[in-house]
Amino acid sequence: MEEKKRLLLIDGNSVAFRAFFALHQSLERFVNHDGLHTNAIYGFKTMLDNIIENVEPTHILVAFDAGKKTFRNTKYSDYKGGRAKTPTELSEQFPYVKKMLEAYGMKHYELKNYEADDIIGTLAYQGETQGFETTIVTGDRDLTQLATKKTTVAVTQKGVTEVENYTPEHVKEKYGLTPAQIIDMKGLVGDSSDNYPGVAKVGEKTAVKLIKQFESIEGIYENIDALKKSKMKEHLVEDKEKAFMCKDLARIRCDIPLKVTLDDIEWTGIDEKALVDFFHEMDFKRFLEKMKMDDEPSQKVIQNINFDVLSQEKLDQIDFSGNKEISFYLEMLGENYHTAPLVGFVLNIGAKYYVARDTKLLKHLKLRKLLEDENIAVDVFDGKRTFVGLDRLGIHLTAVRFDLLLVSYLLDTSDNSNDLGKLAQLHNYTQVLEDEQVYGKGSKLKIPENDTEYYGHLCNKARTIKKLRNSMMKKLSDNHQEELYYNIERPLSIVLAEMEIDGITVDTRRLEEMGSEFKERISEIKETIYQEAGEKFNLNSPKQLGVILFEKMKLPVIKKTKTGYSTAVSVLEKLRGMAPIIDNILKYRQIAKIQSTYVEGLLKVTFKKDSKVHTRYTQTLTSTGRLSSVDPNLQNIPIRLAEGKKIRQAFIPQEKEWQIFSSDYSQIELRVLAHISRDANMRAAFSEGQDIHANTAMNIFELDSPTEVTSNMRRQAKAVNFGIVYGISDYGLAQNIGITRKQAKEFIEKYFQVFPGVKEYMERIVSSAREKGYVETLFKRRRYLPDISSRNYNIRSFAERTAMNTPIQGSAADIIKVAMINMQKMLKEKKLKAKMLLQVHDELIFEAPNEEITVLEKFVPKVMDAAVSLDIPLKVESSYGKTWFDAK
DNA sequence: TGGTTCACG
DNA sequence: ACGTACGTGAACCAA
Repeated sequence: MEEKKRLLLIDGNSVAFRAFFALHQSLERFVNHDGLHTNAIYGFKTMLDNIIENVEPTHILVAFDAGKKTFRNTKYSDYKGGRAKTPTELSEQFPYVKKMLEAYGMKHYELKNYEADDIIGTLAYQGETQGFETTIVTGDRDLTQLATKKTTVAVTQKGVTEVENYTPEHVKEKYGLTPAQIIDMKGLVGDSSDNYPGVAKVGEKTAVKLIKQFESIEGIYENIDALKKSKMKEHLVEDKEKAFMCKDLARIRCDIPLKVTLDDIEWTGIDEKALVDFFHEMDFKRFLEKMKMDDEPSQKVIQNINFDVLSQEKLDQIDFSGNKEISFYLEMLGENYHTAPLVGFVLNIGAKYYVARDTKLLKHLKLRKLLEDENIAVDVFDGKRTFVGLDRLGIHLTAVRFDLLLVSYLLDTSDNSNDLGKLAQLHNYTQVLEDEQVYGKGSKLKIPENDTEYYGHLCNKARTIKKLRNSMMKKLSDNHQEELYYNIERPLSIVLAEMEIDGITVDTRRLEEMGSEFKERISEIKETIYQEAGEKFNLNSPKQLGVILFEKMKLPVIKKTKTGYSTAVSVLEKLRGMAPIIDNILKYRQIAKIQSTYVEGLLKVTFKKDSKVHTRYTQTLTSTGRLSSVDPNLQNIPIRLAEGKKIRQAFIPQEKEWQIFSSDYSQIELRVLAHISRDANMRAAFSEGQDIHANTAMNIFELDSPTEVTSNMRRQAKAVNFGIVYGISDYGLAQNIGITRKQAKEFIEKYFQVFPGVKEYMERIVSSAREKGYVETLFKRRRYLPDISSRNYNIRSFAERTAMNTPIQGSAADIIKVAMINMQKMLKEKKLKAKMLLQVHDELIFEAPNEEITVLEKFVPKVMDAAVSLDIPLKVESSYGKTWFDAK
């Protein structure tokens, strides 16, 4: 995708004048410690910040007038004659305006004999031919003559921050003329501030009428004889020479000899330090504070809430009936809500806040009823967490209405903090602290003993939930994301909670067996490596390993990292055969990984009481809409290599005679791509049930029949397909399948040639992302991509690939989420014993009694298939066995 | 705490 | 010429 270049040209004198007079009434308030007036500087600065934010320029130049006399004076000696002298309060500020521009990293320029306008005109013209989008900022309407399709003239309004944008359309609206005709108008009307006369008695109205009729001054005089006899005609004839001269004076030059080029004025960003120094010099304390504030937010002032501390006795007396909505927050000390101590709760009903440390009180019938009644709407922060926490008390949270955490994530998947205080801030609500500020972190994590502090914080949380509900639900509806919330994410949070509570059984004896076997092999390999290296060292340290390989053994350095030599697999593979140690290191790494992460790691998190692992799915983390899994991560259990795959033998059903059943979507992301890109070729391949990678191979290698596809071709084609989904680059593809960049580039070109619909999609989604600032999935999940207009190539390219990938990966995530909700519903309706236990992005894993297997084989694919109706069929494959390993 | 490596889709 | 594949989590080292 081509880089977008945005040129910003500022009429320095004109903006400074505007700024000076806009703040003229408070002139004496803007004086620094040296007695320098600073109002124009201040105004100029405000304008700059504003325009930078709006335009995001890649190139900037601020043009100034060089002096009083210009070439226009040789044409007309009275040009700009009789002007009042620039007030010294203003002229003394010019050197500082320029100094400020330098701190901003912006070039400024002036040229003897020419006005700022001519510099701007010339650069704007050059920008036009080089594909820039140009914005011109000025206080002078005459510059609107420069407006074109790609050049906008922003004329400052009363203040300096407000501008009126003149596009050719807007010029037409405003004057009824094209930008080029502005000078014809000036020629007829003249300009009192520049002190040139035009044609006597002709004002704007008459001028516009004439130009509309005859197109230009030239046109008027060519047809002057046809005009009816009138006073106006007489004046026209009389002032003909003046008209032409004034037009020439008004015409901004676009071809003057400049010593700067567009390349010279690329903007490299603000010099923070210089700017801070400059603000100190100017006594701009507010700006300094603001710059500091960006680093460390100031302490907030939080209003107190009156609360009642609940007890068994009090509860007996309180009457909660008649309430239809509550805000509720259950506090647990620690992230893992399966195990974290339940340390308190807060309940908001109407204007009342109730708190307690003793969560057993929640079992009191009056409180239980509030949480379990399907007619009482419960507003919460993190419904899944709350559901699991309450489940531990034997309470079944039933009617979650507003889930602040979930809604915040849906509004913008980048807002993936899970702290209530942080998220509240993002939504402009500041009356609550972050948990870390109240509870501390790490080893210091604890609930305050002080009741006022602790209960106050709990109440603030409940109040935050209540206060933010309306505005956030409004935003959700503005984004058309209600369905996503009500039909997908909110019900899913409960489905996930149930899966997490169920957990999956781990055969710890099997794991331990494997562990001791791996241990032995690890120490054997270790010994061999030490012998080959000639010394003992820490094999787990890439740094020490690097020294051995690249310094002691003098192996060639393939790749470097920030901190030293890279010893990653891709590097070691290239060194294979050069020394036997390499193979051993690779083997060591492989086994050590399995041992530490999967054998030992898994044993550590297996619950003693039920011999199960209870993962937590993070529903509000990924920027694409996928789930992730922690504590333990059950979405990255080994499968690709035989050794690691054995780990799956340790995942077993909870009953002896049960089975592990698994169904997965086949190539769901490519199918989603075929659907959203509507590429005919790709859709046909799927509709006909072809092997998509082989089909791609046939296409890009120009084969006539599937029999000609070799396994290597298919492998390469598969990599191309993956690359496409990731937002392809020749470099990445080359890296992945070990071909040259040139070859990779040819593959990609060929691919786009045979799948033109895909190419169009890629272009469309990137330009739409640039226009809207975000991309969406099939179910309107939204990801903002502010970097899509970055001036940094790497950052921008990354955003572009993200724009291509997110709708694909995210829509696939949407689809399986729908399937999970329907699946859980079906299991309940059919009263099956089978449990849905895991989700691994495109696959669902169940445990079930033998006799239910045939039911699952029939219905799971059916439900998954029916989750969404695309232009092309989805495909689901199932399998089962005694362990997860055998369900393949 | 950040960097590196490696497990998965 | 630029220098990357998209999305994750956990273990480990080094500071």
